[in-house]
Amino acid sequence: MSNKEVTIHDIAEILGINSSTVSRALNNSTRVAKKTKDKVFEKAAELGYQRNHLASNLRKSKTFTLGVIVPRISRHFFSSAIAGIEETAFKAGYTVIICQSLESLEREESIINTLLSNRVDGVLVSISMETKNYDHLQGLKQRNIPFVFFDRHCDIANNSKVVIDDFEAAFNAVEHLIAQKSKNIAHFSGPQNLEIYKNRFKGYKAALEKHHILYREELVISSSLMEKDGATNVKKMLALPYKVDGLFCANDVVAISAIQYLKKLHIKIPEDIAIVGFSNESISSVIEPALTTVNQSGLEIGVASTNLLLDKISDKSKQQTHKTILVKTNLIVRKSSLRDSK
Amino acid sequence: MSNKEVTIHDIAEILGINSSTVSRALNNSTRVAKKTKDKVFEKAAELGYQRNHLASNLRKSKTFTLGVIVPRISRHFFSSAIAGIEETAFKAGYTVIICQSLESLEREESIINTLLSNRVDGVLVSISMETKNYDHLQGLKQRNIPFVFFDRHCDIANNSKVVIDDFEAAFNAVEHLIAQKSKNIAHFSGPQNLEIYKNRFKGYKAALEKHHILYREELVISSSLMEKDGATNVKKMLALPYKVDGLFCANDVVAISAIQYLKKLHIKIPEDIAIVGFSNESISSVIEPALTTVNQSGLEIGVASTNLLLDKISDKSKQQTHKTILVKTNLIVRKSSLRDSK
DNA sequence: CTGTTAGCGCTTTCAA
DNA sequence: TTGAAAGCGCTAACAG
Repeated sequence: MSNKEVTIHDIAEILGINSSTVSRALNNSTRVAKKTKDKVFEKAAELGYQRNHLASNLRKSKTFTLGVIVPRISRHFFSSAIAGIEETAFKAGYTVIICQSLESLEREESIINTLLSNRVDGVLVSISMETKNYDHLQGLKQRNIPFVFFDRHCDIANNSKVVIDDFEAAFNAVEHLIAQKSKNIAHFSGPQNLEIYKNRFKGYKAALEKHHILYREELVISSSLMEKDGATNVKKMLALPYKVDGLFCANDVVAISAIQYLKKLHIKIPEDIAIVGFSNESISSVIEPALTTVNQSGLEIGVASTNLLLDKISDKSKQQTHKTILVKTNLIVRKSSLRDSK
Repeated sequence: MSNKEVTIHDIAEILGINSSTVSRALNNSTRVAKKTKDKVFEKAAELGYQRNHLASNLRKSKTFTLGVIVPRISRHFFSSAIAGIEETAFKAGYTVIICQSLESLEREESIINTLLSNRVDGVLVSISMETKNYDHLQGLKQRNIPFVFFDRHCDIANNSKVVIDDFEAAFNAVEHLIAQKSKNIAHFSGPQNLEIYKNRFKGYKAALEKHHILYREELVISSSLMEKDGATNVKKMLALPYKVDGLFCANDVVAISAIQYLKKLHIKIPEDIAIVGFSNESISSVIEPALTTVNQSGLEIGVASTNLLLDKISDKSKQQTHKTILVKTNLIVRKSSLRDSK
């Protein structure tokens, strides 16, 4: 019932030494005798001492806490990114506060306030689709709290980010469709305030150009890439006065829901229409063998962005250097996603 | 560059009052004049004051932090549970430390230590498959830190948990197969140290009994229900000297990988074999229309278990009462998962 | 190598 | 209704 936690003072008193010596010992300072250190560790273990991080952090005015903002935890890409973040942070002695913006700018702002009052040492953020105004992020900057974007970023000045090479990935994806003899290639595109969707669009366009295929505006169908958009987009696509035989989707959610809808209409994939989309290998192979995917590893991006952030945190004194890490991707092509070319 | 955070002392000094008055005002104490309160709030807003939770929590020896232990963040069930937990905790002013055991007992133990030294106010835990020894959980109990199990639990005395009604769910699932004229119904089962898999097994058995179908031990194939187990289990099942025409899977991962493998062998679902498995509706409808699913809502369980935990935290003074919340499920049957009964 | 001392920012008695 | 003062548990100067 009596639940006093053991403190360094308790240990000090029992051992007849000063609490600061205990503190030093526990922190493995070189300025303490091996013998004392041993005694301290032994006693600490015996009493079941656990450092009180609150007190320690208050003193050091450092929280060893990172904030993470994602649109939605349950999206597979983000949950695997979080797994990578958590893993990397944990190893470095950091804990992580995870928040979801649910694609709302308002929530994103309120989250940043919460993170500020939790005195996080740094922030990882993948911005919401709604975010077109970046004042709240400037707030972080003013308070000198390092942050890095991962995946979804925006083009405010001087920031660090970890993103996949969207332009190249999209370019390769569309070339893959062209190699499969697609002539009229549609693109289910996302909000153009997000750099990633902008770049995916640019890659799409560039691939068409390279192969002297006419770019047609009406083939680019924009949406917020949710599950509901699959069917809607497909309808728009089928309403075009010519036959679309290739489709490049800017994310997995819309790709999969589009495929479901196409199947319902008995449109054959990839015979009638070949499809390539961004996705996580692990999930897409299970979900939809007919989908060629740009392999998008959340885990890898999570790890890389956390490492970058931790670097920035320990580098705070120096002039901040801003880095962009481009994660390269590759296409996962399954047999079932290939047209018979006989 | 100078980054002194604003403190209550700063506000006090400017206003020519004492910092404890500021503290009381900011905490909306009744024992402070309305006029002073207004002045304080105004000044606080003006200076961009943000309460330092570290200091506040140290003083109150409360962290407003919950620990969450799940086997793997990126599993959809858990990521949606986390979404629910995060949401509920956030609203109540709590933050959440999320840790993954990766199905390892050793990691689970070390996580508990980390959570202890972070002085979490409570813990939500879904135990790993490897966990057969509960000493580390007893440690929480000794320190008087409330915890509740969600989904995966074990039968140590006096604990609270939020779980779906596994027995009933399994029973209904198997009855559904029987209604579809399955005679030889296999069960891909999980580790029997976990109550949920035990209960799912019991439900399976009970449904067979009710319908006077002989229970055969060899139809129950146990594994750790990973992706790799799908194919292995199917092979074992096909090696039986009679034809299996129904399959009840204890989780979605194994169900989906089994389905993929069956398809590869050109075995038809549900014509040759009808399948039902536990899963999340949202994902399974997209993934595998041939799968009838026991709808398992992570979000709902996350919310319920967090509420229960928060109750326990504020009730700490009273005798702890231990509660089991049973979340009811329903079957999601899609047309494509039904045998033609003509 | 060890002890003394001060204080991180806040809350909370106890007095006034 | 407000102020003074103590202290949560730890770390970091500084002195010895």
